[in-house]
Amino acid sequence: MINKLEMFIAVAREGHFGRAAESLGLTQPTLSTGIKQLEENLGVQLIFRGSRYGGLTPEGQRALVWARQLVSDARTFRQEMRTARHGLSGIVRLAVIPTALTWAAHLSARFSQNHPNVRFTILSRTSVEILKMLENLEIDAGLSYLDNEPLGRVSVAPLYRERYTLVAHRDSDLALQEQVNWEDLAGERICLLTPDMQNRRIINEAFMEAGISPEAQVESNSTVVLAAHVEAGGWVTVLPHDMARFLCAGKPHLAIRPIEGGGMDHSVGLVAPYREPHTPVIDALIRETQALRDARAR
Amino acid sequence: MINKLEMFIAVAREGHFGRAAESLGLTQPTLSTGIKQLEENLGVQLIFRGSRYGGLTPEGQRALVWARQLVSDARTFRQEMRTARHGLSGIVRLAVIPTALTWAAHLSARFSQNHPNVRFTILSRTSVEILKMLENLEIDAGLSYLDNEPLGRVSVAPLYRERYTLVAHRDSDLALQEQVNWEDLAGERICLLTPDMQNRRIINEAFMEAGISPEAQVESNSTVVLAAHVEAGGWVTVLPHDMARFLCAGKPHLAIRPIEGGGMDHSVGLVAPYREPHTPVIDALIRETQALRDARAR
DNA sequence: TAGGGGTGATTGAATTCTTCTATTGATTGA
DNA sequence: TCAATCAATAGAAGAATTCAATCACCCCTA
Repeated sequence: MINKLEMFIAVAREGHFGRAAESLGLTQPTLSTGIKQLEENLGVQLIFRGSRYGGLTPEGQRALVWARQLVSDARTFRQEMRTARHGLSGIVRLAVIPTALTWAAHLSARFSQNHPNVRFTILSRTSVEILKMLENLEIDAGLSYLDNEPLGRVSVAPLYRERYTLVAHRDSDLALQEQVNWEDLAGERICLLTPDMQNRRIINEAFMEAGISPEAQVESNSTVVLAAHVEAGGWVTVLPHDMARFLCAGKPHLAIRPIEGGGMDHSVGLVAPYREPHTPVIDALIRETQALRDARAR
Repeated sequence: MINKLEMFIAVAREGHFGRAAESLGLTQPTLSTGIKQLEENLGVQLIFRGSRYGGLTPEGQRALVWARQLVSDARTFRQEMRTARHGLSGIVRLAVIPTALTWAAHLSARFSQNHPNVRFTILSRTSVEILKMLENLEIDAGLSYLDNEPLGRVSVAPLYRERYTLVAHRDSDLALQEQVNWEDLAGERICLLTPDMQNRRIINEAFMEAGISPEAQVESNSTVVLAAHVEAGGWVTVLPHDMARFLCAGKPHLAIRPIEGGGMDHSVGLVAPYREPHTPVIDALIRETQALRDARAR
């Protein structure tokens, strides 16, 4: 039953029998019959399909909610039982927005010290993707924006608030200013994250509020690319403070300046599936996140 | 997985492998290996057992909670899917305190009119048993006291408040009084429900408050027995109003008198496992219960 | 209209799981 | 010590799952 539900979730996620099967390490016929059996077992058609995937039936939509709950509970159950044996162990799958990757490192480092048997898989993803992956049980938790995005049924633990920082070449005009405002960025050759990232949308908003509309000449989904461009010369970028500090360390050509003004106040933190009670691992993650915030807030 | 969990729940409930197997329609070896596989699968021992059942391990206690949740969700899921096909159908298992049996009849009658494909199994049980059966998923809902008993995680829908009524032979002294108080029952030959029933405990409390301590000469777990004794002559009993009316209808020898005084105010209603969302059947049951209360409250 | 790529269903054989009957081994009570 | 009780184990029959291979269908293009 549970494994059939996992098949169903995979098909709903991939929208494709073959890929869903692959993602589960099964062959396509196995998955095909699995879905068919599930449908027969429940007595309802879950998936429209002629010669190809045609989306979920209304009953399928409803079933997907239950399937997620059951599969998620079953996993949590298993994990809790394993914890009873080995203490915290296993793999934590974490998806993180690019600008929070340094914090992910702090978090996992701290966590690993206290729970050495837990391993991490950390993916860089957009905040939207993170929510989708949480829903599909592809990750155990995420580091993402806690506001703006419509968070579903999730538990959150705030970690820090973003402060935006200009990163520019040391010789540039902007780097010589003691204080930088959003307005000063008008006319600059700027490189930014791609627009599918919420960070970029936040920055766009800040530009709008400042009454300017600079066009990004270089877009990337990686902060490393942004910093590398600035170091190559001629470009500036905007990054959250910690990420800017991290990327500019040891690079004497780069200067960072806090950007004044702009009433932005975006909180970033841990996002995990809502459940009562949490898995032991998620519980520990939430505690470590809070501890990390407190340690940094000193 | 799910069926193994059902086995586990059954063993925890019965405290005996053989009986648990029987209750599931399996043989004892099947259940034995099922439990073993579950333990291997989870990697923890769930049940102490040498040559016989020895209770749950601490991990087993915890696992039982998860098992109940998972099995319950799986059933709800199936039921909801079936409802999508056939509308409300299937069997509703209801356990009811003896004094509320007439209300159970009203409820199921009303329900059946609106949902003719639903069948009922109605058991007479004590309020304690009802809670236990709810926990063990042996029933879908109960009619029981909503106060006093420590209700766990359940949804409730109040139905009525008990008013206590004296049932006596028409020729008895008490039947001649226009008004009866608890005190008047001192010295009567009285028959009551057995002390494991909450109704009996409530009545005992009323006696205490009234400063009397009549001893029940006949005890039964059936209200029919009580009424029959009163009709046979020489006994009186105390029953909730509706039950008294029902049992005395067409019996000219029996008289009923409301008992005045006694600040008792015990609410009876539907008790169902707490879940978000409810099964369609439970949802409908709650609605019908409310409708029935409103209809009677006119 | 014939062919090709892509997609899910079907088939049949090998494997694994499940369940049963029969029995054993251990413990308890008389 | 003997009989009864209870759970575990063995072995066989049956059911299920899985996979490779293939089919059937649809859509697109030439």
